[in-house]
Amino acid sequence: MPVTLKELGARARVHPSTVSRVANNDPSLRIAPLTRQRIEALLRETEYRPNGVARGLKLRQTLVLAVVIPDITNPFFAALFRGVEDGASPHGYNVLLCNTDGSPQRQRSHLQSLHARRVDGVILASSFLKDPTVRWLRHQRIPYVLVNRFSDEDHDPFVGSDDLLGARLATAHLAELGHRRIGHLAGKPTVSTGVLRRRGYLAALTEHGLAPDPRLVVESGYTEEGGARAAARLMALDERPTAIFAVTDMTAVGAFGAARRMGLRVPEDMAIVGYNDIPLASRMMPALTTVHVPIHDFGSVAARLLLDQIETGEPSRRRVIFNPELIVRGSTVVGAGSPADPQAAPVFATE
Amino acid sequence: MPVTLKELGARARVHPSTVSRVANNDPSLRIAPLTRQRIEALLRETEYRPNGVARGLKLRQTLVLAVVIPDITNPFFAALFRGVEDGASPHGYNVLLCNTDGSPQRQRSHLQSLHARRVDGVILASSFLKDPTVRWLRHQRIPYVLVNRFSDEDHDPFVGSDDLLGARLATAHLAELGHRRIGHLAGKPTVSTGVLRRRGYLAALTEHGLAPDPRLVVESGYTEEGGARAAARLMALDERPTAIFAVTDMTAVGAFGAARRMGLRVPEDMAIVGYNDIPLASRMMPALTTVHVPIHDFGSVAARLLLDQIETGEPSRRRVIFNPELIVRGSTVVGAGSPADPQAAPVFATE
DNA sequence: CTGAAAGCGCTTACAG
DNA sequence: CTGAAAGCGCTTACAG
Repeated sequence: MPVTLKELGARARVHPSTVSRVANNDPSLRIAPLTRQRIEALLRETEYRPNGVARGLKLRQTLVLAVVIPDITNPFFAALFRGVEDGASPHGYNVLLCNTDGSPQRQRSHLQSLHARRVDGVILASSFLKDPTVRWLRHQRIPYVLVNRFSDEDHDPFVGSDDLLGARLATAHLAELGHRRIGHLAGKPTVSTGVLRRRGYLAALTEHGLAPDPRLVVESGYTEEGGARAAARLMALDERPTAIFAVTDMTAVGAFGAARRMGLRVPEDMAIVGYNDIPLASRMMPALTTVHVPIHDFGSVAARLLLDQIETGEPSRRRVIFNPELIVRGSTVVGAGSPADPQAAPVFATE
Repeated sequence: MPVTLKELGARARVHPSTVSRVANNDPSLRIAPLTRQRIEALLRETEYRPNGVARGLKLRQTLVLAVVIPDITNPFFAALFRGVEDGASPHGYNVLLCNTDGSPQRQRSHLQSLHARRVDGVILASSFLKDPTVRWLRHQRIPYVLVNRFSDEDHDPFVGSDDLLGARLATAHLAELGHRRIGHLAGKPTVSTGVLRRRGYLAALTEHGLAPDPRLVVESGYTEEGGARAAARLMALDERPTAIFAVTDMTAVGAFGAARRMGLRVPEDMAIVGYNDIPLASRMMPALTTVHVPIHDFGSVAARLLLDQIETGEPSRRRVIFNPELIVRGSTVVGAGSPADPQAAPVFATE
């Protein structure tokens, strides 16, 4: 059992509260220098560290944040989490990680558990449009920040990219390469990224004088498997598209696999663009043209927005929207970018 | 502010302790049925959930575990974490994630912070041989389990693979393909996986009548960058090796890049074997021959060993060692395995 | 059978 | 200036 203030007080022959004041460097404390020295020596000798649970109960702050995401094995969320930890850890916070696998039920039950634990704040990267869980967070006055996906356009603190613009850039790139039939692997209509990236795709088509064709839009969700299935459907069309904009890099990876199995070459027979620029994107063969967003910054900025709210005690509606940037690689232009370029390739840390 | 037992007691006109007993379904509680109903209705109406911090202080258990790893953006650790969460979450635990970037100082400071928070247990995947932090965990009687790397062969509960065997399988495979000069990208001498995999490599050479050549062993650490650098050194030798066994998949990925830059074809000019079988391995071009270990199971089994200790209150020395399995793919045998085979490829979850 | 009290370990406003 | 007390919200052994 770790040492307590009570024991320390007994050993130093002072009241526990005095030990507490010395340990916390209370500036209003006047105390005989010798006594102070005695206590400080004891503190050092026993490596005293206050019980965080007791402290949390008294101070009503746990110094714990939580990150709620669909799945940490998706590299997008791993990078996002690192951003959060790197932003929060220097301020003394530890971070809980909760995977929902995209299930609203699991999201809900995680949030309730986090609330019962009195985490100081939540970063939510798995929210839906009009998400009742988000309303619940607001109602409970739990500090939170949404990342990547928003729930209500104007009501929540949010960090993400301009999905509409990013999708337009991606689709315009394909149109400018001369593609007339451009397919879209679409996200879900219940998720902001799904809606906005689809809208951006349609806008770019119109801007380039291309008539939208409903058959060219297939819902893929956000998984590699879903991407493969949806891409296979596009590729089986009588007049199949010559290019695809995929709602995320992982669905684009699925489309790669589908193309290979159908004997289509990328980019010659089928150009493919993704979204996010996860580490995998730059080292595929051919490397994936995609919309780059600063994933790590999403996390660290979200952490800062959250800590601001915690410190001020005021909820926030600040929105930080990063500009997406198109990265042209070999999946749309033969020879563009260099696969696994040592400069471009991300450095992975130690096993 | 969430509702407390005190308020609930006042509203139901009973003592707070009675509310607590009803909420916790205390079997020894005898109470008038009507009173019970009134309290239960109140509990439901207010969605009462006990304050976990207060509960933790009283019960001396926080229902929080921590996972300490080098870096979650390494897919190996992401899969490991999922295993832990999947194993612990059904038992009511939440899991803190701490990245050390391989720094003993950061590891130390994370552990101290976790101890101050009174986490119920720690899963440590970043330990060193004779790690003072591990000794400290033992000394503080904090329940813990080491994963993947051990610290003292016989003293710690541990989950991992038979690194010696795995390295022998990998190296024997290369020898049996006819390679006479086989290089090794070695881990660190301070890490169990580094030591054992190097030893397995040497053992396999001897078993196949090949004389170990010190110039063919280059320390790479565990990063892609380190792997690229070390591989470049091997490839620049006068009598360069025709095959390489890399201590992990990430270092093997680095070796791929180095080979490409030096104009060497894989596997024709340079066969490469990795270790771990991370998701990336099966979808590289060519796909990576590697030693498969059940990463997710590492995590879930470690969680179970940890929960066992927490429940019994007894420290454990149980060791669970999985059998590694060689997966032959295109990086050693032309055409072997199928890159991005839809069956073999892991499914990534929703964005 | 139920209520009241003690106590988990801490911090801080208050009294002496 | 320092000590003693209250109180954060809970659980449970104990007394009535």
